[in-house]
Amino acid sequence: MLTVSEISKSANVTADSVRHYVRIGLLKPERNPDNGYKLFKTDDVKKVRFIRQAKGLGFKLNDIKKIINHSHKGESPCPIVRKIIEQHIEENKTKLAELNALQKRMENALKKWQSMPDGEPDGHAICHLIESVNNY
Amino acid sequence: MLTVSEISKSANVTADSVRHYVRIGLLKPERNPDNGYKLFKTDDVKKVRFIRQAKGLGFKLNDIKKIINHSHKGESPCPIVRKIIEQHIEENKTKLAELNALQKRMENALKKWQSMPDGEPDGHAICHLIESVNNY
DNA sequence: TTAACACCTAGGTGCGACACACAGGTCAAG
DNA sequence: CTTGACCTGTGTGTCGCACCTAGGTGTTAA
Ligand SMILES: [Zn+2]
Ligand SMILES: [Zn+2]
Ligand SMILES: [Zn+2]
Ligand SMILES: [Zn+2]
Repeated sequence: MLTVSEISKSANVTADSVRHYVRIGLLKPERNPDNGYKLFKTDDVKKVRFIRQAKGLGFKLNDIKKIINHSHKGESPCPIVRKIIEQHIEENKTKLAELNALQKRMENALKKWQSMPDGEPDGHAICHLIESVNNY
Repeated sequence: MLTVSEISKSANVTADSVRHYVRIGLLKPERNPDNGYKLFKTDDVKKVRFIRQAKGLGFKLNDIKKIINHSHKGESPCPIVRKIIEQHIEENKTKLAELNALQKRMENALKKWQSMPDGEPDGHAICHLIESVNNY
């Protein structure tokens, strides 16, 4: 049986992450009746490693919870795993497009501002730099 | 004097956004003593439009609060505006690199999984698909 | 008059994945 | 016995809203 700090070192994550996984129900350690400390099984180390592996592939903790639950019930989680990653690929495309567009807006603004002097507040504008930029 | 819904329509944002800006201190409406309703000045419409403009350039509400405070004190916010956007440009570069790497990991995984069958839970793995992927 | 109805309000909570803070417990060394 | 390093569980903060609840407002129709 492992304490929080022991499992966190074994799985190479922070103790806070382990506590977080407990709080959201991904891990369900027993408790030491003497002091209330969490007590993990050695198999939980594998579980935490699985969580990190899945997170590295873009799975959210909520996704991972579903996957583990499926597996726990004896059902294959593979179909939803494929489905979820396909969704994430699409979502990530959208996010990338947005961030690329934002990057261009920011760079264009900074470039434009190079030829503009700092303005002093004059009561009818908050910042002329920002207000000078075309809306999107 | 404008109510929440009136200012939200004028500035083309949701009423919840307006309430949020009030909660974090970006807007400080008066109150109708009869019913406690928020009452905005017509100038607040410009302020909300400024907020949206700044947000479109990647400024966080906290940044915007500082900018408005500077302007309110009669100091030019322009220097910090330039500084903040430069930081955001750098941060966004990092984030874009991360998301591009994630996208590749996800696409590689999905491709690899095309030639792998769904697995049934067998007690020593949660999902073979996920576990088969190389760690980063 | 009053009842129905659409629309509005303020303030509380939820989201995601932790990091940090806090008050206190544990354990070995001196 | 005390000091100190290290550990614990739980509460709160992050960000930008969206959603919910319980109730108020205002116009209309019976
Ligand atoms: Zn699987
Ligand atoms: Zn001016
Ligand atoms: Zn400025
Ligand atoms: Zn197997």
